[in-house]
Amino acid sequence: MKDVARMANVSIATVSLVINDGRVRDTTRARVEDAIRKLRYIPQNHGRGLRSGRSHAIGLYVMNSPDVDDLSTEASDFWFQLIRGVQAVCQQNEYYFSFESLTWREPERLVRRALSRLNDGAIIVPQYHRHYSFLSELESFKYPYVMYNPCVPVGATHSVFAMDKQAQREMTAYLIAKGRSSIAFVAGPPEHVDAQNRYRGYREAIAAARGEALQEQVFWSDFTMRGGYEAAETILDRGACAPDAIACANDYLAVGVVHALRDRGVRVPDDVAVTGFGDHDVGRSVIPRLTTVALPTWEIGAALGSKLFAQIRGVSRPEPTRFKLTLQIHASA
Amino acid sequence: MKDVARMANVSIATVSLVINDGRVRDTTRARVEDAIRKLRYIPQNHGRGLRSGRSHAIGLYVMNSPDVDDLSTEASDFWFQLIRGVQAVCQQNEYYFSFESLTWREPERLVRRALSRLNDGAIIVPQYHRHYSFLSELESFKYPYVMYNPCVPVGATHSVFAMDKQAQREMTAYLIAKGRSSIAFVAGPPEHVDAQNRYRGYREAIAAARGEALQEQVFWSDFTMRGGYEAAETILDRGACAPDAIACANDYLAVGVVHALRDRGVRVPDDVAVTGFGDHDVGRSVIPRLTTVALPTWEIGAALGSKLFAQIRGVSRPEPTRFKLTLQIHASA
DNA sequence: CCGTCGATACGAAACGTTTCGTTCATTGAG
DNA sequence: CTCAATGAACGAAACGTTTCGTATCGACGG
Repeated sequence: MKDVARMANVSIATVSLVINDGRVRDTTRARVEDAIRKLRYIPQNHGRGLRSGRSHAIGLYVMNSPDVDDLSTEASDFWFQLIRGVQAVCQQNEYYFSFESLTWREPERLVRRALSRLNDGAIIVPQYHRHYSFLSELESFKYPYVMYNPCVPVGATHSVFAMDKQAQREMTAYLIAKGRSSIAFVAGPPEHVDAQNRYRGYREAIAAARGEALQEQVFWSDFTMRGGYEAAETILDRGACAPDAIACANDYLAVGVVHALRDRGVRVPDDVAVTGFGDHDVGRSVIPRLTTVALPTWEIGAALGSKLFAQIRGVSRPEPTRFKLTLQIHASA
Repeated sequence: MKDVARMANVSIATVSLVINDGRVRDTTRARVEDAIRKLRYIPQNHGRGLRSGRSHAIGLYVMNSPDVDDLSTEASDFWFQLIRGVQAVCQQNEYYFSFESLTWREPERLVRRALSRLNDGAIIVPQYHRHYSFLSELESFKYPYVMYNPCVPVGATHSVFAMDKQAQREMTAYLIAKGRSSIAFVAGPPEHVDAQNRYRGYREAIAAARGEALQEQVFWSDFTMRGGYEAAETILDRGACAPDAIACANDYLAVGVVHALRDRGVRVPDDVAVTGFGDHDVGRSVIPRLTTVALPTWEIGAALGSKLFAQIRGVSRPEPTRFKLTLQIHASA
């Protein structure tokens, strides 16, 4: 920067003005820009950050499984689309983007990242119901953050919701309306935030239709195809009261269920209807194509980003952001 | 930091030593650590970076489509696993990780990021054959970088290969060995690096078997299910010389092909065998399950990371890293 | 008892920016 | 012609670390 200043016969203060679109006479600006080009000068990130207190970066943090960092199992679709959505907003705002997943043993890592000013803000995606006490620390430093489907109370300024519960309720109601009279539900991991929300939706729908003598039948599993396959086997092996519909908390589960049914010679959807959740690629390739709930993952990512930037800019309004999800009716139910 | 020093009755230099595991007497260290805890002191990233010249972060850059930033189409599996692999290595090395995708209009963005010391090194994933002249700029600054399946000559220190060509050759040979006598190939976008490599493998296998009167039949497409579906329709509509096998450069394509064949009443694999590439989730859910090539994406990400860290540490050896890919024979071929 | 050496701790200088307050020159109104 | 106001550029301080060279102290061998 000093070199640029010297070559252009100005002070470094002026160089700074040029870089940051300050008020500079056109002729001077031209001279400086010329020098910048000739010397291949590129502003140093750390100098800027140190002085300005901003890093021009935000982070996406996934609060992961209780035990292991198991993100990689089977939800690439979701995560990658989410990332892309956030990233798009970052690009617009000329911000950098970083991604990290934490196990619940180390939530304070997030606080460290935040308070070391590595990022100007954080997007937090909780996966499991665990201790989120560290949030109060962020709050006390007025650190900007937003949370996706928060499982603890955080202000409207900080939260983006997808209406999983309502969608699963609608899906279940749809099955009932189609005349299915015994509907099982294959849920994800018991402590998983999304699994719980979806389960609640199923439950509400069943309860609302109790007049029709519907029974709640829940099978907790994980979010994998294998999990779905095994759950379906369990369901079939119970013998007596076999269901005529199986709703799943996730497309992967649903695909597993479809496979299990096929292997047992059960016809889908004639004998048993199957529904998924998420509208992931995996459900598009199975036959019959999966009836599912579309999750606008990219848009959710973008919303999280926008909301965070609003906070960073200090123009945030306490409006909750909610995504209404829509059913995607295809062949499997 | 000043406050910590004052509270512990030491100089800030000593505090720095404590933080960075320097030589400090145990009693002093204890006092300082106490003060750090009490004051909730967290080292500021920008100060460190400015002084030390390191950012403790690396970046993953995808050199994207010629025109648009189209990563989001249908390869979440690949990208996310790659990210996870890189990330795992970062975690081990206490490095941060950032992810960005660039269109070919702005390769200099990468150079800017690099030379602004935002990252200590870059992992570059080229997607299309375009101008990579900016690499020389990185080289001239001795900036650490590694490239996945480089489509331009870069030293062994900088490259990690997956042996796509060889794998596709083997897969094609497998089809021939199974008695298939007319094998079509549905490739990806013509300028796509992976599509080209896989196409070359197919081509070599066909050429090697020319004695058996095999003909090359290539159909360029994109990497989507829809693309595969349409390609299959084209192939069937040609009438006369219908192939008895269709190899695809990608699982998504292959799934599309399977669907198209099914819709036309063609049996897989009895009438036509179908193979994919990548071993993505999408190929596991289709029936018959896809015969494909396993791509150890996570491991590739990890290798890229390790190799980059070796460079950053200055202990890099000019050994090329190559991943041999293995066929996953399932039901579709 | 003296000189040397190792172990600790310190002071101060740098790293590369941004920004505040100030100076200087130019313009326009009275 | 003078004075105030406006615009452009500058100087210097500050941001929070790390690191180099130096100082202090106790121990140890001669």
